[in-house]
Amino acid sequence: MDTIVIFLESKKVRPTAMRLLVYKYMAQSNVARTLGDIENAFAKADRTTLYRTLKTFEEKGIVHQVDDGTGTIKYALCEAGCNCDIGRDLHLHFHCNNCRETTCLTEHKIPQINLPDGYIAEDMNLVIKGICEHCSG
Amino acid sequence: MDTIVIFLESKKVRPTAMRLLVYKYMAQSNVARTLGDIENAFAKADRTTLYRTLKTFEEKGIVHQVDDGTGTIKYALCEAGCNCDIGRDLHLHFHCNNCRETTCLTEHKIPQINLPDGYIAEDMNLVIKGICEHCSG
DNA sequence: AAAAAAATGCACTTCTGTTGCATGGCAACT
DNA sequence: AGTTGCCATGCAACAGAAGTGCATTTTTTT
Repeated sequence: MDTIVIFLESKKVRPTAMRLLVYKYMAQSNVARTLGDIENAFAKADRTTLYRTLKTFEEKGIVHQVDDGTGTIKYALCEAGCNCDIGRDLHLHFHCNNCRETTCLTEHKIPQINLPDGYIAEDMNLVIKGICEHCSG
Repeated sequence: MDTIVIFLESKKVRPTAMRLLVYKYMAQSNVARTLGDIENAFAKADRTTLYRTLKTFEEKGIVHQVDDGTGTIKYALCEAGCNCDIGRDLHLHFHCNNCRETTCLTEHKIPQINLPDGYIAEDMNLVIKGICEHCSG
């Protein structure tokens, strides 16, 4: 528990009770979560608080947004492999068509793409949909 | 005009006035459009009609959805290079951070990605964000 | 012309994301 | 300890897009 407090402080985020809970929830999830997921997990917490908690976490490089094409934004903890701090999160995401969960494949980077003349790439997002290891087994 | 009628009929879509207008609008746009865009273009038309027109077009393989990460679904005409009919739309999309328009790069296919064991790919979506040829010139 | 089928339009709902404002709690300072 | 001020929290309300149900109009078919 203390380690989380220390971690949050190192990111310049005040370790309030709510934030600790949200962080722990994210840490024990190994998939990306929507605001709604978190809302359901903590029935008593206010949506706005959770919303702003995620915003804060995002600004401070604790979580990153995941757009998996489902139409609702998801969030996942930044990890060693994820260079969100640099602003370039180039690992890819996998969305399972069966269990509907989205996982970060932090090891797998997006390959080099060569664009037509005049196009300048600044950021990219690659989502692969299919069956995850859990559901295919 | 007649060519559009014939085309729509070949796709088993009845060529109503509204649908011809929407098709022509999509054809003259060289970028992906949201429902809202179309709504604005035809002030007198009802949103639901346009909504269902796009749904119909999508089902019949006339347009395909584009998810460019802006949070609102866009639509673009299917073209020669686009294999939407097979259910696999593997070309990539470019979203300009300057003019906010999204274009299909039908020529550019998503490269082969090898996934971890147990993951089975069925579909994928790659969006590149940056500056488009118009804005970089 | 009548019946059937399909398209359109209206109203309304839901879901997500977002902001403004009031309140409450913690922290620093006197 | 008391006061001040910042930051977090909670409530309410709004905005935008997606989607549904039903009545009405248009088109096709018989």
